[in-house]
Amino acid sequence: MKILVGLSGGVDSSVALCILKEEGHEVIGATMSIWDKAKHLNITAQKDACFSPHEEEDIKAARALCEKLDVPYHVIDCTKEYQRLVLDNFKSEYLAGRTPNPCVICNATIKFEALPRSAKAQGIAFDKFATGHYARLSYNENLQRYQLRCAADEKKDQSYFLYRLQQEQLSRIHLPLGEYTKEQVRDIARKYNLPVSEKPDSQDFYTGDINDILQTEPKPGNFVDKKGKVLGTHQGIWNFTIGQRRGLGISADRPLYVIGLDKDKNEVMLGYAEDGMKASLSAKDITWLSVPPFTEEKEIFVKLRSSQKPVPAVCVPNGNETATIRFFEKQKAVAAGQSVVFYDENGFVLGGGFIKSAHNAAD
RNA sequence: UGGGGCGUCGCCAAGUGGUAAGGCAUCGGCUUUUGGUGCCGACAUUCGUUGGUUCGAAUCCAGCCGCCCCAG
Repeated sequence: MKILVGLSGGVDSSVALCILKEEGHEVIGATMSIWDKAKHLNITAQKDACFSPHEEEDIKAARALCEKLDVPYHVIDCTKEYQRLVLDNFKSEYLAGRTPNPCVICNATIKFEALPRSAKAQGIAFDKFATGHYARLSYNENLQRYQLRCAADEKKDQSYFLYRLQQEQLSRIHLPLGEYTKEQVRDIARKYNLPVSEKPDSQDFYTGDINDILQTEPKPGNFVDKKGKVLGTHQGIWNFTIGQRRGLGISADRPLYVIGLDKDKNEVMLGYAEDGMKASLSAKDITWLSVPPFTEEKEIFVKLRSSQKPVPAVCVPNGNETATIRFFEKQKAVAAGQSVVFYDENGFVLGGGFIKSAHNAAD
């Protein structure tokens, strides 16, 4: 099979390429370019990140890998799409008092969409598109659906970031690392003597100040407690997210967390940990993945953030791609704009949506 | 300028003669392909100030400075 492999310059995608080549596939390397040099001249983010001015170093690493393995390599320019679909959304969400998750959007619209599409348009032929994501993809004959499941390595599972992929996209995708553990992947990297074999894991979206991306003027407003008492001033609600503790600069007898963002009043509401616990949430723009859309309420497991162990909840579909999710136990830091991803007891990704609002009561 | 009270890290606050708790904030690290959370570590040679008593004071005494309250 001819497989286009999305390379980030890191360990995982490099090993994915090696594995597929070893399996006898005809592989092609490709890296998406998302940093628009012309637009972001004055931004300086120091450390490595997904969206970073040091993108060229990653491209250099990916290119070197392909040369070493004698594999064709291409850089696919996705800067326009990335600006329009990821960065513009990132900005409007933050300014609206919500907390976006750029990775979720990027995967569904850029990495697994614009990248392979542009590659094809450039005349690069391939049957499947592969990445180094930790998640398992399979096809269920009975349901006639592609199904996404959490990775074998629970610690590295990235299925949360992939829940918005559609059946048509999944049909063209291959995820070779789903059954591997991170340690195994590193071992393979060492076996192939890859220069990235010891490269650190984590990758932030952006390591600089997000105001670099938002490019907006400070808008001072008040920190208030839940009774409305003014506790201090902030420089813009987009600098905060529900559940945030650090960087508030306000002392109290116990730690304070952001428990609310009011765009109209331009206020950031603070409270104790227990004040931020939520019993339910409303989700919108729900997409379904491993199963057809729910028509009645069901018990499921949900993740409110990637690194969370799925927690039991009830999903009540409300039609029109919305649903109410009721937790069995109250959850912290339920932030509008973030995603709620549905799982079953076996770790299959059922679907998910964007958190529209969180509620203290169970409805 | 009569009476009373108070002044310990950026904030709150223990400590009332034996050589400065704790919480919050802040900073650093770890964790993490969003935001964030969590965890670990750092953080007052000094107790408004000047003198005195004492082997020894943030703790006792006196003056001064500052703040608060009640009377006026």
